[in-house]
Amino acid sequence: MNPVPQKNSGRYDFAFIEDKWQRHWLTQNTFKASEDSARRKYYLLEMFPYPSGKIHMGHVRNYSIGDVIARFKRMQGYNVLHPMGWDAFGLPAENAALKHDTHPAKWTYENIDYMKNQLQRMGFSYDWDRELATCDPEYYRWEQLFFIKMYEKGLVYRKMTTVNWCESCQTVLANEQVIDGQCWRCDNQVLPQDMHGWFFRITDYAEELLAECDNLTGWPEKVLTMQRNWIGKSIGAEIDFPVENTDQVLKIFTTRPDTIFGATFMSLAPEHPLVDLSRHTSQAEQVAQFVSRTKIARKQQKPDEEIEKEGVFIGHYCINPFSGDRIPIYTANFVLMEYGTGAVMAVPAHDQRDFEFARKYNLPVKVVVQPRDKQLDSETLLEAFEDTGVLAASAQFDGLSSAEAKIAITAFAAEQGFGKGMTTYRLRDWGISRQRYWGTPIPMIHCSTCGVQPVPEDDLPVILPADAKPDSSGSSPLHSLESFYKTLCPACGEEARRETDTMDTFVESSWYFARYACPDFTDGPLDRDRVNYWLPVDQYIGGVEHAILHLLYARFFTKVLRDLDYLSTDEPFKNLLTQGMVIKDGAKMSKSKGNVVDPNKLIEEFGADTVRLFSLFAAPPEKDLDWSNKGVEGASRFLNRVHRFVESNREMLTSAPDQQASNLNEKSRALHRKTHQTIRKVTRDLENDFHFNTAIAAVMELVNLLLSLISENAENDIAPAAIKEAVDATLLLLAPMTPHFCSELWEITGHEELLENQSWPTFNPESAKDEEIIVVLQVNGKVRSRLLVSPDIGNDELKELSLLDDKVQKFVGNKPIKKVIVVPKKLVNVVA
RNA sequence: GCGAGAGUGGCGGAACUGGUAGACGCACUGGAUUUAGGAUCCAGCGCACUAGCGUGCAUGGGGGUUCAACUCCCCCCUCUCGCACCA
Repeated sequence: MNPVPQKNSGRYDFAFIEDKWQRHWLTQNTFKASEDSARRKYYLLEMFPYPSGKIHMGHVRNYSIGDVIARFKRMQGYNVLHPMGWDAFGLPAENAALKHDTHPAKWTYENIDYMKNQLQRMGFSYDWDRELATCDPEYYRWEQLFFIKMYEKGLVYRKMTTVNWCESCQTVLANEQVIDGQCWRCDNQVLPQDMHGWFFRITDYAEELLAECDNLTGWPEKVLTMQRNWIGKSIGAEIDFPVENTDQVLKIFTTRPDTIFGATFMSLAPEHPLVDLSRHTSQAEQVAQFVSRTKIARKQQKPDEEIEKEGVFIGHYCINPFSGDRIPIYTANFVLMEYGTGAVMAVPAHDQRDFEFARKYNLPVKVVVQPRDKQLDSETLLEAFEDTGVLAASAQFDGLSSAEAKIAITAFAAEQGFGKGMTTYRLRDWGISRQRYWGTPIPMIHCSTCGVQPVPEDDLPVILPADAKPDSSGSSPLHSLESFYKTLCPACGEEARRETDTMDTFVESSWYFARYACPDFTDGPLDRDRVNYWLPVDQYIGGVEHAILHLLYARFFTKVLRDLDYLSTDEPFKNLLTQGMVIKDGAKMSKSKGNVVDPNKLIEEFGADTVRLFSLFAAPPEKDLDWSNKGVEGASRFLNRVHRFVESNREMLTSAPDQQASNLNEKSRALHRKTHQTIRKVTRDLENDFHFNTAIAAVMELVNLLLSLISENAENDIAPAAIKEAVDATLLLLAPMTPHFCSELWEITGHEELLENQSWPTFNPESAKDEEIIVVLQVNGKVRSRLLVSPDIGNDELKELSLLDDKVQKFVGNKPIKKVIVVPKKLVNVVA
């Protein structure tokens, strides 16, 4: 029987080395950040994790990318802030607590302990003194203060909305918890229910949030596009249509006021209040049926399903204030109450949806905008003409272009008092009420005499009671915990009820980046000087799944805090990097697919440096990373190769002079040159676009050259100084990526100063300059030969040499040479 | 349907403002060393034809601009992501 192979045989002892340096960094507080106005700051932030239990490969990748940048910037002399914390409130803790019969707080804090240890084992350079957890009252107390300040400023309000309600669980469900119209937990039918909830007036900031997108030049265009679409600004007009035989007015919003003469009916959302007008008409029964049928159908609708356009006449007409036309009012299933005014003027000739609806119900079609190249006929129209054109059948506006008509018609409506220019947004106010336990309590009190009252600032924080915990009913225990909800009204002193809803956890992550600047500050939420020194975040890194909500909310909060005078930046994140997913075997890692890779096992088998190296090497950060176990072995091999070389040349490296001799031999010069070229390449890759994969490839090339020169160098005639220079550069260039490994080898090779105190290496352009360059010779665009020449060669000489070249002559033959193109120092193309 | 991005060897991926396509790594093949190797070292490795020197052909497909196109322009196909009746 074979002996059990020795663990790590043939490999460097990464376990020892990594433990040694991690201990060192922790005890020396190496990465502690202090404010220093004399130094250039760099705030690097990765999206903090939800403490779900353990770190996954997505975290490993995200935080490896961030750590390289943090360490790189430190070496470049920046004062770097690189904090880490925990997005610690949220529903999973409640579910886990139920499942394991524990308390969400206990579960959360245990996870934090475990995951913190995992992050430390990866060697990430965080300033742990700034660690924060959002479920800590010392954190959320300030969020409650913000809430009250926002309330005082009119940025918080309470209103009734329709929510997804599960009767058996007695709770509100988020949209993503409703699966095919059923509760994710008990499979009961989810019903719409009207409930009170608290809202942040994010729409007040819609315009600024949109406009400022143009200044976010350090963000991916993709994310900005998503944000712009989400805000969804449209410019148009609001027009009043009086309803016949009533004193009611139907307000509509349109982006096409130029088509107003073509309106032949009206479409209301089923929820629109004026739908009730049908009640006293013969249509009453039909309308009521339609409305309830539509509401149910909507809830059961699959996300990508297109429903058939339907509607019913509500028994009333309104008058087009422009034309005096009498138009029937319908309610239709494709009109959304949430957008605009919930009512649409239907112009079948110029809107495809209205066109389909009109054809189905035999409603008139009236062309009022003619294209410039042909004449449309209302009778024979096959589809709506949605482009702009020239107005027709529009009274005094005939002959105007659509653009002119929009302005003229809007102005006319304003003049006559039945309309005005209006801008609407798709963005809705942010509903933050959650009927959950594990979240920040909303600091409000309901008094039957005084109404809603904010908790006085001196009474903050409203602590989430630890003696409650979720039970299987699904209902928040806060609703029934008397010691929590029973309180006194701050206005009249009478008995009152505390708000028992908690805040959406997106609120915590909307300002944590600011708190990192001063996590120990007790006099208020934010210490102005420190916050203003560090903010904005210079580089933010995280998954693209947060491209809309988290980033939009964080931007909103930053502007609110600015207006509340807590900080003075307009935007929180100057540069944004959205890293790709980690996939394996062509699919996202997931338990159900069975392709999950456990970081712990990888660290044990290969060490943290190898895991970091591979996750940086396999793909550029913004692209998806295809995980490959074989690839990890390759990364490990590379580090071992470097380690072996350094170990076996330790004495030479320790004693080699730092100064380069002036008369190096050819091979030494080649190594010296490659060293400087590599520094140049790696510096550029890291500075420009964080393309670590090509940076690492460049270092590998340097190492390959070094090893091949040594192995064929029996005479040992390569200058030790050149070798030392190459090894030092290798260690410095890899330091941000494989910090334990490089620190150890740096020490072994006799440096007295620690690697972590070294500056980023610089290259000498003279040293990096090639002695000889290859110039490609083409005949008629095809490569036929190559010339090895001095880099100082002139174009004339190059041309001359090319024409003398055997291969060139062979392929030119006796054809006349038409022209010769010379790209300096690169290429010659002979056209014959 | 709309919007954005991408398509390069067996695989992950390189290629600066149009100028040697395939860096680096993985896999694979042959060899060396070894009791053995899943360790290490050396060599090869886009495809086709060729004994070889070579010569064609190649960056999703088709056209175009150019001395020269992965790169620029037009059309088409496929995939990924986001939005999806937004009036």
